Amino acid sequence: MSTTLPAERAAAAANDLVEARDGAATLRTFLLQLDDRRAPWAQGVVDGVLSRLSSAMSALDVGGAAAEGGQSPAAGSGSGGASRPQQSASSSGNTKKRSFSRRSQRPSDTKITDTLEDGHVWRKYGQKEIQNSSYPRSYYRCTHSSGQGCNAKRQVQSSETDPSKYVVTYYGEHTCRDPSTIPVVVHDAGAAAPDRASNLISFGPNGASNNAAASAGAYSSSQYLAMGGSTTADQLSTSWCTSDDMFSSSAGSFMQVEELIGAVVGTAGVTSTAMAGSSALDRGGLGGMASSGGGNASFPPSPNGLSRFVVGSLGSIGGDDDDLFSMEP
DNA sequence: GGAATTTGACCTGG
DNA sequence: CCAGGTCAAATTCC
Repeated sequence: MSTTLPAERAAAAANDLVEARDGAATLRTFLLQLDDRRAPWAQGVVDGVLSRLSSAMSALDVGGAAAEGGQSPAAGSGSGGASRPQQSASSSGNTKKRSFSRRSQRPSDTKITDTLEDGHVWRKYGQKEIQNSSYPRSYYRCTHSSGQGCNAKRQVQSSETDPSKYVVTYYGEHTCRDPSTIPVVVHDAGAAAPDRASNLISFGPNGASNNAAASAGAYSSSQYLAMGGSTTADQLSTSWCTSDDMFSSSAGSFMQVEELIGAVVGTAGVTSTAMAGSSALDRGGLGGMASSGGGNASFPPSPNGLSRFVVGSLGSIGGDDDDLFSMEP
């Protein structure tokens, strides 16, 4: 067998798969909120569809981000309001020579999310236009990469299928031990009703004082609140890299995580269309001159501006019910 | 003044 | 050779 599929057809199929999965995930989210007694059955059906899609995708080696795109608006990288003067020749005829170990790490996780916040503090060290991709990819490394030798990295790119979401790929693991980079789980919260997730967010307002950051934080939080509003939040206990043990899960569970996150993200997307829209615009057309502050009018605003923005894992981490993801055997 | 970001150049794997 | 990943100087922001 092994009929060789034309590359473009394969890509198109992959794209379709991704979209189908997104749709199914959204549908699933919707069903979760449904108050119909047939909902569970429908959910089961959708789960089945998702599962099939996942296996099909893994068979085709399709990740969360369907490559394939077309022309590229090409991110208006231009450093926002002040725009950089220029650099002309790099100083004197200085032949930069450096050597660095080429990427050798394997991706450890890929998520689709609509916020760049993940509880860690990242420092952006590069951005690159990617072939076949409409959006540039941003490269981040843990802020403690130099200080504590933490080698965690991540790549962030806008989703092809839904530009208001980000495809975040994590590499390496966090070896740093800084309070600001360790996800805080605020899960007990005593008597707080689960449908009020406000207690899942904790800001450390010491210093976050830039406009862009502030507004960004605002929308992030509202998103989380929105997500918390539904039971899906319970399933969002994602694979935070706590320390030594990273998310070395099987591809299978990866898919599941991704699906569920997709589902939850879908909800958030619905509830916070305003933000999604503006963010998309910001990147696409209005291009950065709008938000002066922050200093990053280009692609994904770095979360660093948020200083100590700590996001707790949504949902019940401590519970045994995260077997949904079966992250650990 | 220090920290973070931007961005062109450099380097490497496929 | 090309695309993608990283470096590091310049610049901006707080």
